[in-house]
Amino acid sequence: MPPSQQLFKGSLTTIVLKLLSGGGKMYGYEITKKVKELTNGQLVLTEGALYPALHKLEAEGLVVTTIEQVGNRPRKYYALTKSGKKEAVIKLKEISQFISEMQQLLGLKIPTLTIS
Amino acid sequence: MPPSQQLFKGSLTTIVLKLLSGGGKMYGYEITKKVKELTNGQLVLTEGALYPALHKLEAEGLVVTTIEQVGNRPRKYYALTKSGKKEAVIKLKEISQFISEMQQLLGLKIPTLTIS
DNA sequence: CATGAATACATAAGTTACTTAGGTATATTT
DNA sequence: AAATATACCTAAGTAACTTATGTATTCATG
Repeated sequence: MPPSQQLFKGSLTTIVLKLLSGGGKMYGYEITKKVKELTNGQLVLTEGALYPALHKLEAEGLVVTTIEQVGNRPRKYYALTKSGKKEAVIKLKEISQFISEMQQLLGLKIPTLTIS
Repeated sequence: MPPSQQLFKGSLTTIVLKLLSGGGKMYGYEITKKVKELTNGQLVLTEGALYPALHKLEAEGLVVTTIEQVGNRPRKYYALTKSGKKEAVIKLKEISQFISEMQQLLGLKIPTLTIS
């Protein structure tokens, strides 16, 4: 496991919700490819992690699935439900704030200019 | 559990190493207070998570401890070893890069200007 | 045309980093 | 005197992963 993968914990669901909040439906394998592409191969979302996560999102009612046959092979598309869209917004806000806190804590952020 | 705590996974060790890389020694309880202070109470590092993490860092040789008696109560100070200092730099680089990737992936970041 | 790589789904066992829930004792505040 | 803060600790449970494996179809390559 590359070390950066360790930091992934907790953010996989948010990534999926974000990608689906583009409006279009996506299928699992496509999501793994998209993440790899968007991060220039630096973040790899394994299928063993993704599929259970997608199933959990479905069980929670945040996504719905539709199966399409492509050639002879089934493709399972995922799309956000109404509550999935809401959750996507919430999760994005949360991770955004968390990142901000981490940057502050770790001194990775230029402090805001304040007049005192 | 506040939801933002969920995103903590994997970054606790990095936070500890960063705080200790200021040069001075710190004790466990002090670290929890410092994190709370630096994030305005938004990130709470529980003792149940911290102490085992500190013990692990010690077992790995990244920190050494010295015990001081304050009044009648023992205080266990942690300080980075040489390899601890190296690891701190590595971990900080990793998390910094990870944050960057996440921002890119989640569209939280203004893309770098490129001439094409 | 066969062999391997890519596409596309899935699950199951194991690991790890946490959370939750305690426990002990001293020091300070009200 | 009682409550809160300081200061350490551990143990059981959980959730989110990793690793490994399985199945089947489609595409590319020599």
